[in-house]
Amino acid sequence: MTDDAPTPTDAIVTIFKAIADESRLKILAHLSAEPASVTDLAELTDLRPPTVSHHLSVLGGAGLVTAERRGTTRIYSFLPSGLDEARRSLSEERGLSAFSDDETLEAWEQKVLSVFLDGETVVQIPAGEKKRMVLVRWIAAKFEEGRDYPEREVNEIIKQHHIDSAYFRRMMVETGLMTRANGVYRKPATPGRSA
Amino acid sequence: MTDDAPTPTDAIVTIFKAIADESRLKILAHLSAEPASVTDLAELTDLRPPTVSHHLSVLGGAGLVTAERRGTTRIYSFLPSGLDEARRSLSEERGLSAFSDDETLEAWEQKVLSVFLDGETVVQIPAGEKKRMVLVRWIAAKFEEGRDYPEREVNEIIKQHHIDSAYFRRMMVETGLMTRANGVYRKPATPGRSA
DNA sequence: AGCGTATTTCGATAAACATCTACGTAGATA
DNA sequence: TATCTACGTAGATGTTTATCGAAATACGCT
Repeated sequence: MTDDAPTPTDAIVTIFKAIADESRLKILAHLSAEPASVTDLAELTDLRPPTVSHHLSVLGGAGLVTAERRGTTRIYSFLPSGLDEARRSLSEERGLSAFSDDETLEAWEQKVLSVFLDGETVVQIPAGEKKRMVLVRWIAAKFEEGRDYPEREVNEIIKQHHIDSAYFRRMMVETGLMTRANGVYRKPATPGRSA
Repeated sequence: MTDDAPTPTDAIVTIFKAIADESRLKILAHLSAEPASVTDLAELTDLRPPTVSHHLSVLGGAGLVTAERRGTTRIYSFLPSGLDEARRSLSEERGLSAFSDDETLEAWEQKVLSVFLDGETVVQIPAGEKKRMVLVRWIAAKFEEGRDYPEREVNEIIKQHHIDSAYFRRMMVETGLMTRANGVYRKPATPGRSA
């Protein structure tokens, strides 16, 4: 599988690249006021028609404008819906996280595990928060979902991998990987981790 | 007045340029999940630390991240408020129009007038919609605001500048530059054209 | 058919940029 | 004090890109 497939991430980057230019922003501003031809925009923006044509091509590639033939001229119009995706990326809390490549992230986590694990034993707790969490999640994977564990059993399982059972027990509860009710621990069902 | 002052438009363009890069989007994604150091981000993004440092500098210049010294390392954090301006530019209906430079626009209108006017006479009606509207507005400027004009007088005034009084009369009414009630014409007060 | 106008395409150029390696700097620790 | 580690800076390099003039294309009009 090559990497030249147009991913949704690419689409967003294309849109941002398209509007990250002063000339194109001016063009979009004029078009958002009313449709216009290339020569109109050239005079409005103080650019030569070929330059405007190029910018309109970029904007069109990002899905931000459309063209309609009107005799020999072409009337370009602004497509507000083209910005929807960009808005979502900036607005949603989860919008940006779409760009963290799960592939390299998984590879990185494997690397962290290979460094701090010796077989099934945690040989050292990393200093970085992100790296620590990789270990905590690895420990949490040793538990079954939806099953009740008394604290004694939780400690036993953790101690198979590291001496400080209290640390990992606390981390799992703090981060929601484990829940505690009436002294009984339980690993909730994963909401939607694996795609 | 030179043009090297940091205008609000520049700030927006800077922000868009900052997020219009896949590596920086990945970095922002990780930072939006949790603060991280340069080396952490370097491993996560599969880039060398100097490259990450450069990107963080760009993001910092756009007001999207902050750094906090933690011993020898620096913990970078995502600044969600840095995206507020960008969101506004994309969301508001009037957001994009902020980029249309009124200065060059006025100059362009003067140029259009100089081409299609001979003194006080319209020598030709331009083909482009935008250019036509410049002429229509110029004609409309010959009327006083808030005064009643019978159709006969409207035609007289227009004919001082162009023969086809019906065309300009209709255009002015269609575009709201003039209102017609009971056969009487009136130019409403300008809502907020001149800054 | 032939001409004029609007647009795109082509080729060139100069600037911006992402990325790297090599080096410099500043805290922390022994 | 010496050393180690994390970070930034400087310089180099290859790529992208914004812009232009010149030429090609498409369309309408006479």
